[in-house]
Amino acid sequence: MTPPLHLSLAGQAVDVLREQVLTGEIPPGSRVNEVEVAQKLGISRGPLREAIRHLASEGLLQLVPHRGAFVPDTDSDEVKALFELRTALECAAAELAASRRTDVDLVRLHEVCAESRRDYKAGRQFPYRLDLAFHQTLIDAARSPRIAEQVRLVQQRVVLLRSTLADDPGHTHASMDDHDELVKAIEDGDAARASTVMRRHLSRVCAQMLTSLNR
Amino acid sequence: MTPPLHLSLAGQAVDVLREQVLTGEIPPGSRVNEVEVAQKLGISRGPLREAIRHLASEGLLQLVPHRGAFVPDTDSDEVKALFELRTALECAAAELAASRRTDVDLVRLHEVCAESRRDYKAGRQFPYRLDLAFHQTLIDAARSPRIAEQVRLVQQRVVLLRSTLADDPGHTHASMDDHDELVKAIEDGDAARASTVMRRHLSRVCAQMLTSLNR
DNA sequence: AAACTGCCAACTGTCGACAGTTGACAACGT
DNA sequence: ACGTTGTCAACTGTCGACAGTTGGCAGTTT
Repeated sequence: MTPPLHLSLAGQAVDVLREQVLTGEIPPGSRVNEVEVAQKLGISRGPLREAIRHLASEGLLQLVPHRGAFVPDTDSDEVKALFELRTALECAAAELAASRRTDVDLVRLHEVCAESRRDYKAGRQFPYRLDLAFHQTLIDAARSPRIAEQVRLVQQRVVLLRSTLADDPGHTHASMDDHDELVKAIEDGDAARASTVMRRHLSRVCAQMLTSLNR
Repeated sequence: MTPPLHLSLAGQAVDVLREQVLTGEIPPGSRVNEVEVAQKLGISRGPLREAIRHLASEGLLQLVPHRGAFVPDTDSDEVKALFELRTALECAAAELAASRRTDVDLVRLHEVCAESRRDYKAGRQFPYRLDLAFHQTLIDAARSPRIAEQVRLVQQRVVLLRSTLADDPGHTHASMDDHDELVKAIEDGDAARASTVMRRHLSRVCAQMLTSLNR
């Protein structure tokens, strides 16, 4: 009575596990027991193993031979390396977006920026969800599927760090200003400027993460 | 009599299959039959499945649900997307290398360039192996593990195209000149120039591949 | 003759069980 | 008391078998 309706068991397991890892339900440093989790998900070890390997290839799990899979807890060196990769990818995306964006893209970007400010002024904390949406929208405007794919993976890996990220009003304002400036550069078709702003933005975010890591 | 000496069966299968895919022993477009290949390798389907999924995550195989794994044969759009990613990564690497390179790195880079020219003048064709070695050495000089990892994957994916790449003396000379110029820029610590040269170099290689694809 | 329908073989997806390895604990010797 | 060695439980790595799905082929109908 478990006929694959849409996704294979392995695929479903990937989604469930990814969610649990990203939300911190499975905390960094902890191990994933194959039999235990398989039972909890009501599937066999085979599909679960595939799911684990898949998440490992996304960087959300670390495999240790004969020991199992661990949720990586990230040190500052790892954060730096991660942001070097992210900067390379997103700066390139910003350049491409500046030269390829359509009017629809611009509307979407403005929309996300506006919603971010609305959301923030409504008294909430830093709107992670909309921050992600902004970068996602920008990537789409670049129209480079391979780059988009890699950015998605890196951003996901960064989300894993956010659980320990402290909110800072100054940082939030600076980020939103960066976003606005990025949109302007893209609107003007100024690739060089878009890249520069993106680099500054990401370097700021990286610094913020490094400081909130040493606490 | 098959105790895991160093690598798991899945790991060994990954190496064997990767070799077979990259050399074209398993030609693009063909399917990988799980039971057949498993028998040929003398292992069970479990480890082989893991190997297949792993190679799929590297982009060397494409998975189709309920149909199997296929060696991707690449169209021009895919080539362009691939090179946009590669350009983003390697330009960033070139910049980082320009600011981080040590004297040892410079020696190695010069060494590879010299060997390329020697090899070519010895009457052989375009020295793929040394071309790869050059880019690898450059990446190492950038000292950014995450970027290095991604570059390795993309380059591997590009190698899959080389089987259909025609040799062109003009292209070979231009490439070797590009390499020399890159080393100079890195030696001078000129990040902007390194990035520019790398971009030009890769755009040339990409164009070469596109033309030899339409034939 | 062309299109449709039902059947069939081949293959993937999944499962439960066995074998080998790892890290930890306890017993022993120094 | 400390280091060493032997033992053991837990877990991963691997295997063979079964179930479900897919694409193709033959038979049938219009």
